Amino acid sequence: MKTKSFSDMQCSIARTLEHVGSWWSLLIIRDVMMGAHRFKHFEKSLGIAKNTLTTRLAQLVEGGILEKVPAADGSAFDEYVLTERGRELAPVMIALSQWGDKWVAHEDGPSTEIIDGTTGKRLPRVWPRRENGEMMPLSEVSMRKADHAPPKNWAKEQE
Amino acid sequence: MKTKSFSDMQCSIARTLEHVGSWWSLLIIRDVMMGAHRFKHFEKSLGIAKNTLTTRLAQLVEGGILEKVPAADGSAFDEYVLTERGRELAPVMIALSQWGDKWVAHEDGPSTEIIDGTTGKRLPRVWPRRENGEMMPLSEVSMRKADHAPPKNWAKEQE
DNA sequence: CCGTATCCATTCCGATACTG
DNA sequence: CAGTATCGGAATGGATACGG
Repeated sequence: MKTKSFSDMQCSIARTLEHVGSWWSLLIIRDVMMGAHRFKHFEKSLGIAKNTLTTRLAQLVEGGILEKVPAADGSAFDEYVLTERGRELAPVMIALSQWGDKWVAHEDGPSTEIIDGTTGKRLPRVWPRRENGEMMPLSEVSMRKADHAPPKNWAKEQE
Repeated sequence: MKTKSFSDMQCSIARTLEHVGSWWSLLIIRDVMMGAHRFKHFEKSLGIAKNTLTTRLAQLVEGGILEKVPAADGSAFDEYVLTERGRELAPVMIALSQWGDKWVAHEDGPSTEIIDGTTGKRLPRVWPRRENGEMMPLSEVSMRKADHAPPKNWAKEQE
């Protein structure tokens, strides 16, 4: 993302990474998804330096992930809200969160809950699924180069 | 991830980010998921410096994402394969890839396909779903602090 | 309150040369 | 082939002071 740009890579993963920019970006997006919209809030919540925060916010705005809008409460200052592009990062954020919950959870338990607002219950895992909505085993998921004929299975081992 | 460690944060997203380490890590994981297992392959595929690659691989092994196993083809050198932990990063990788395909695709189209190995068709989007497997609108997904009572909806705006 | 401007420390990364 | 050792440059991020 720095000396060598990922944006000229064709891979969508690399391009997304380029776009998102840095770990701070993801944490800011997380905060916005949880209802934070103000510079002050990010600064306090993340313990990030002002200038760094400024840079990251500007990059997210430039990348069309966030946008500045007039404050809802009538404050003279703008607020940062997610664009549609930004909101659609939710699957990424949820997947990161759920992986962390399962594999590297804090001893006090996870601090963030992701729930279905209509039922109040925790969301099932974000996971590859078939057309009918059924979860599939990872062994049946295949990533391959688009122009290569032979599908290559990965995650062959199952547990 | 550097001067200030994310691992003491309680948030699972931050903890996952800490664990994965850097963008290079994600791209290495992508390559492994696509069937690459050797130092040489990563080096050529990513255009990464040897020492950097060494560092990233060691970190991924230490973090339990990858492990070194004797080469399947009888080569004297070990290969890098995903652990279960590592394989379960698939939802994250797929979500990143699909977001990139939709929002920042390369003009020549995406270079990576993610398909159902049993049908050969592209996977539906990795997306938050209800218990019955039905996709839900992001407006109904709520992220909140675990110890806070009032669920806070985000992504209120719809289009 | 929301930044901007400096300055500085740390880290990351690439290039290169070298080893088993 | 798969690293290790060393170097230098670039980017990141923190601290602080200042301005609108």
